[in-house]
Amino acid sequence: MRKSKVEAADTRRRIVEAAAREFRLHGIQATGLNDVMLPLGLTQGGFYRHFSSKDQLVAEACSQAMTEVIDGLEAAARDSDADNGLAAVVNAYVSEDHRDTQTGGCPLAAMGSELARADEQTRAAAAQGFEELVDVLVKRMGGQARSSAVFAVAAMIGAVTMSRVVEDSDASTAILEDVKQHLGAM
Amino acid sequence: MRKSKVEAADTRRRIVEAAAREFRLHGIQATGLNDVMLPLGLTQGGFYRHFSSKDQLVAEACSQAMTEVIDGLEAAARDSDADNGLAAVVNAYVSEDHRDTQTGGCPLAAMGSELARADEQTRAAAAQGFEELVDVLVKRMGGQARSSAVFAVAAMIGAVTMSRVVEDSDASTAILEDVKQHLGAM
DNA sequence: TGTACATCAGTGAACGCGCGTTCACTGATGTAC
DNA sequence: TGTACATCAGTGAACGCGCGTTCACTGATGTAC
Repeated sequence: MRKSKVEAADTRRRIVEAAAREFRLHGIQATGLNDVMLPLGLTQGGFYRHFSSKDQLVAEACSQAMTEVIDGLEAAARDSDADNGLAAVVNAYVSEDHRDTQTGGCPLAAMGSELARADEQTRAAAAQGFEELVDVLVKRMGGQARSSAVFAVAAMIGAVTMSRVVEDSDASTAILEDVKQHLGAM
Repeated sequence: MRKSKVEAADTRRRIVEAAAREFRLHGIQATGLNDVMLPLGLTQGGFYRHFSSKDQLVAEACSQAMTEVIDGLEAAARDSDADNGLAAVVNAYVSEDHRDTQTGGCPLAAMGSELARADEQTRAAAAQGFEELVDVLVKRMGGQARSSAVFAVAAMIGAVTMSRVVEDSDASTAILEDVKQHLGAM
């Protein structure tokens, strides 16, 4: 039954990626280890060959998810009309697409209130992700103070979170539009 | 064992209030019915004399919590120097006090990502709370468009949520300060 | 107003269920000679 | 290069536990006459 080192490393990577998806989709607490393992064709027993606890997986999955998001936003900025990467980043984050793609979205918006109660490692990963997100904006805000970027990121996270709470489709979209508009005017 | 109608109504009210506190403190999923009932000197069996499910309690507790928050903000505005109720509201919401008082704070910040996955009744209660929060600001923003209030509320919720994620005390406070500053300049 | 009976608030045990974690085991991989 | 053995990735059953919900029961409250 033993797998090669290469296969084992690949298994570990697949577990983290699947967890990053599931946690964002259904939340941390609502996602059991089997929800991650079984779809990968693995059983829960093998989980502990790779991780010492669910908490460890949560921290790594959060980190992984943040990296995906940052990379996606950087790519969106690169693909945009050269001199307004800021608008491209804001529009990519504060969007119906992001709201509806829970699987690949920002963990800070998808599981923010759960992250606030998570263990030290997970909170550290989330906090680092927040700072990186701020940095993405800072790089594209010209001479503006970093505090402007912090403000913008808070509004972006709040907007996506609330757009997912509000069931009514028009009201939900209105939140995104309002926030996008005001961030564009900053 | 039967209690009078008055006592029963009081019990129901106490359950909702205790739940509103516990859900904000530990989250919805992490709070069991016994976490609400036992501290009140009640057993879990009696719960179903008052509610048809945990989901129903969640919806009512969310509604109750939002009412408390709105009332608190209105009071803060009333007690402030007459002509700047807006600053009073923002300062009360985006504050270390709010961040640290999870028990009595805003459910949208305390359990936002869980609310996004809650059932219809709960999401409706949360959405209504959001609109009421926007209205609190609109009343104090002079002629500004409602969209400015929506933007401000998104930033306020995002700021408190993220200030609770970030473990480092200075960084956490910095988020609150940055957002407060920019909302003051709006 | 007093009596007989129905109601129902609250108890406490039990239900099935899924959780995170542990463990004995299997057998292919990796390593030492 | 070939062989003997140790390692360890993954299995699948079991662990204790707490969850939301149900239910038979108790006995004070409420009501009908």
